[in-house]
Amino acid sequence: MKTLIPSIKGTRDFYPEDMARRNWLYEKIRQVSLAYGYQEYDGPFLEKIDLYAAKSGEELVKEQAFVFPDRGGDLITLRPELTPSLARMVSQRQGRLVFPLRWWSFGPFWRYERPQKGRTREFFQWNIDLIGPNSPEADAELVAIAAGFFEATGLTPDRVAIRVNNRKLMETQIQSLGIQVAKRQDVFHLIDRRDKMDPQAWEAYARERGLENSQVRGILNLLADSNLWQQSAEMQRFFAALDALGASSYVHFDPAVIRGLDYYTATVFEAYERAAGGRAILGGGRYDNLVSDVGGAPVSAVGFAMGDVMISIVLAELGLLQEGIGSGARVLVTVFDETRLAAAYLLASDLRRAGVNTACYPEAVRLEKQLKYADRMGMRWVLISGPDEEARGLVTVKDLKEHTQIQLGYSDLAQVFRGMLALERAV
RNA sequence: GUGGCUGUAGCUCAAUGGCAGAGCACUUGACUGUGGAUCAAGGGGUUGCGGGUUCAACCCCCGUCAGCCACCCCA
Repeated sequence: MKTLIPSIKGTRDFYPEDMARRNWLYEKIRQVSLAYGYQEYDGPFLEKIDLYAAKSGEELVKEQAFVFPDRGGDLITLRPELTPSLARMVSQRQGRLVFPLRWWSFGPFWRYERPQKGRTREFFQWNIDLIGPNSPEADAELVAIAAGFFEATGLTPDRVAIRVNNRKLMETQIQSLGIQVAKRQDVFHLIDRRDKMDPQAWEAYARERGLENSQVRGILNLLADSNLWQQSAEMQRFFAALDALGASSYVHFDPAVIRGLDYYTATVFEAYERAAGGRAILGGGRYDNLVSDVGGAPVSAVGFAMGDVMISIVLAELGLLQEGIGSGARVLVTVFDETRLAAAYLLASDLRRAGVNTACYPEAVRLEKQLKYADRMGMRWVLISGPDEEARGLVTVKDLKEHTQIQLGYSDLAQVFRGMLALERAV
């Protein structure tokens, strides 16, 4: 006990209260995903490194993936993202699957990064994708799902927002400024960095990239134009669909949203906390080369990913994350003394068989201690049976919340508890 | 990978280079069959680890480890 082996850097221990929060988050994600008709799936947690080399950015695989050789010498990767596995799964059954696919997943991922606020090395991520159709309406559906999730967790539009842009729109605009196609990635990168640098440094950086003053000014004008979306028929359809889906209050057009990832091809979006310095909560967009990158026929897809760490921080700061989860049971059977241990276990067992989650104190210690235990574990009812109760065939039922206690006949207990638990759930 | 801050009781934190403390929690009792409240007593520490300076180090210096935060990056 003297030398504790520390946990791996960037991992988290999930104590029961943490696990309760994680499950709560999972449940919200699940409800929203199912509401839109999405099916849950998952891929392996381990993949060959080649799967990522085919598609992901270099940084992700070379710098940030956990990679190790297996006993046969193959390089194995703890999955840093799900999309390549998804691409393979779709590709393998491309002829058999019924499109459009609506798939979602929530599972662990690993990235070898320096931990900081909102970032760990082991985290959970919600992935959700609509695969097959290539339409602005499909894009709107994914954004509406993100908005629906926020709504379900109590995050109102004044706290979080989703900004949307379209890379094709931006490409057209950039071209009309007389910037060659070859510099497109540079310009995207430039736009992405706009609010991370001070204006002068940004302009100097732009000129280093070979942009003329007029072009830099042109880009700045684009970024200031909140009506730019009206020049894109796709974006007009997108916002019309979003309106129909009832998600508009969370969403606005923002020409500065580009997303770092190279594989996005059209719509891109990200959700962020409105508070000062609010970081990105989720991000996604349309990517058209999903399956062809792993060797299948081209399929278009739109989707997003949300890590559990940042959203949990945001929810916790606003007091929206479920707190104070106690024992799984609401009922504790106390043990009056050594001679009544078996009787207590029998009582608890009978209640369980009747469908009431029940814990029994496992040793005959002072009643005071058992009551305190129930209280601290968040159990509401305590059953006591000593000589007095036994003589009359009754059991004392103490309600720790209401500070009341009554005596019931042994055979009535199960039914009464089912009623009380149902009543409690209804409240 | 770069930089900053912090490591003291189970927890949150004090302590001019001079006896290592408080609150909460825990144990026991006031109260031999009843939780949260009150009171009293008690148990608890290699001050992250290793070295150095000093008569004397939680305090100063060097190293190291860990945590947090920012940069980088963001699938």
